[in-house]
Parts: sequence; structure tokens; C-alpha cells
Amino acid sequence: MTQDSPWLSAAQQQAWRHWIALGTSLPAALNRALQESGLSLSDYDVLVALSEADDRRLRVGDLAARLAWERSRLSHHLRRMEGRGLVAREECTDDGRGAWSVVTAAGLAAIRTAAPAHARLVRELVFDDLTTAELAVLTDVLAGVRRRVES
Amino acid sequence: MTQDSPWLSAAQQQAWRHWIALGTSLPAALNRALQESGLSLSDYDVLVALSEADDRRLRVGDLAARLAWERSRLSHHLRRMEGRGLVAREECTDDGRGAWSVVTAAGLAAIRTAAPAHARLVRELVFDDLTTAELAVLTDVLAGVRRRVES
DNA sequence: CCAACTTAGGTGACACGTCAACTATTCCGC
DNA sequence: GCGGAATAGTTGACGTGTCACCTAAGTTGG
Repeated sequence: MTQDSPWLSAAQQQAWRHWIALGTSLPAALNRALQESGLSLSDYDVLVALSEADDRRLRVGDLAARLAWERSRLSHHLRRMEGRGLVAREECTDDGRGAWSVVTAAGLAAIRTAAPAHARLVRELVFDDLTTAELAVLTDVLAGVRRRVES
Repeated sequence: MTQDSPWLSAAQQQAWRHWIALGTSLPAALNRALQESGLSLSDYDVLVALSEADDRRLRVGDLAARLAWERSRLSHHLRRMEGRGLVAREECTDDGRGAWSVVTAAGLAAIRTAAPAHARLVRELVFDDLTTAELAVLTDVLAGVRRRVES
């Protein structure tokens, strides 16, 4: 259990197994619930990011950074969402290489329909039973991990 | 911010965005590192579960439960791992419907090679900077969420 | 000013995960 | 014991994510 050993302590392992298991089961549960609105969890995240942005549009790269997605994943996903009329791409006049991703009226409508039930489920599953102190610790821990992972 | 509104509070949203982003970026980082050993993170999780089991074998359903995977996902994954010689399936004499999943010698060798660097990376990214108290809170929170999600 | 480099984004092939449907076996009530 | 329900596991089709590679446009040093 020394710091030099590569192994996880028993307590760390316990936390890690929950983390790994949730990495599968929580997205699966949210996806199942979102299916009713015809959206996937990925669709939802894209639509939230775009609908919050100025003028409801973001450069593709900025959107990728905000979601912490790889560019190619986002590119594929935008193509599929474009096919379903949820988003559109527009060319960028400032920078000929770039492109804007824009949420359409249909995309806005879809997310407004889906959002309340989704938010409620997230609260039920994750947040409602947490104390303020627990939430603060959780946020700090996640922020720290994220900083290390994304560097 | 009332409990009746479906929306997440600002503090909850902050935690939630980190959670969502990590759900993508942490597995991606671990996968990238594991690639050197020719294993994916999913392979790794399967091999850990099997190599810890009695006689290095588990019923397919028990393995699925332990990993919190859907059965069909595991079935597909075992087929692919079997093709690479990491695991084998054996028929179950007790219950003619069932099947055992077993780690092969090659599978054991692969995970023994991969484990130290993987464990070290998990510790670096997730655990090394946590206090004992933070770890305890994290474990409780994850355990609670998991219980609610998997019911 | 132009060749080398960098950056924005897209594409194709392939591995992965999910859902619905399927086969084979066991369990259970009558 | 036998017919229907439940259980263990697999399969195929399809949407998704990743890697490696590609094109096009901007950037920079000589």
C-alpha cells in the first residue's frame, strides 16, 4: 500500500469499481429514458451546448472542446444529426477551413421537449440524495480528475 | 432551486458537466495507454474479473453482473476476445443452458503485462491527489448512484 | 512570394454496444 | 411427466466511436 507500488489500495479499488460500472450503466439508463424523445444522450449533449451558445452556433472545434469529444466523433455525429434535421452546418467566412454548427428550430424543439424529464432523472439518480458538502467534494474531485486527464 | 423543479442547480450542473466530460475522456485516456499492450479497457475489465475468480472462470451471466454489462454486449465481446486467444468458453455440465468463460494462459500473460502501468495511470489520474476523506465521500456517492441506477 | 508547416475539419474501415429476436434448457404447476 | 413460463446465452442489424489518413486553407521563414 505504499505510494510507490503501482497498485490501488482496497479503498481505492472499491471506488474504482463503482466508477467503472457507472461508466456503463448510468449512460445506458439515461439513453433508455431519452429514447422516448427520439434523442440519444450524445444528441442531448450536443443540443445543450449549441442552444446555450451565442446565436445558437459554435465552431465545430469549440463544440468538440466543450464536450471533450474527439473531432472525428463530433464530425460523424453532426452528419447524422444533420440528416435528422436537428442541426445544420454553415460555412465560416472568417476562416475558410472552419465551419459553424447550428441548432435548428427542430433541434431546439426536441431538446425543450426532452429536457425536463431528463433533468429530473439525473437529479433522482445522482443528486437528490447528496448533501451540500458531498456535492462540493464531488465537484472538486471531478474537476481535479478532469484537469489531469485533459492535459 | 426548489426540489420540485426538474432543473439542476448551478452547483449540480457544474458537477454534472465534469461527470459527462469524464465519461468520455477518462476511458479514452486509459484506452490510449492500454493500446501498447494490445488490450482495450473492456478487455482489461473482463480479464481482471476472470483472473480473480475461483479457478479463473465465471458463468457468463455472473461475469456480466459483476461488470454491470448487458449480456449481449458481453457475448459479443467474449467472441472477439476468444478470437484473439485471450479467453475461452467451456460448456457447463451442471446447467445445459449455461456456459463458462475462462481466462487462457495468453490472457493471463496479457493482463500481467498491462496491469502495473494501467494501475499506475489510474492512480495518477484519479486517486493520488485525493485525501482519505475525499475518497470516502467519493465511494459513498458512487455506491449510492450505482444502487439507484441498477434498480 | 512560395515551400514547409500547422490547423480545421471530414472520411472510410473497423471495433464496439444495443435492441429485438432467437434457440436451447430448466423450472413449475397441474 | 407434460405443457407453458422463465432463464442462459447467442445472433444479426444497426447506430456509434476511434484510428489513421486525407483535403483544404491559413501561417511562417527564407
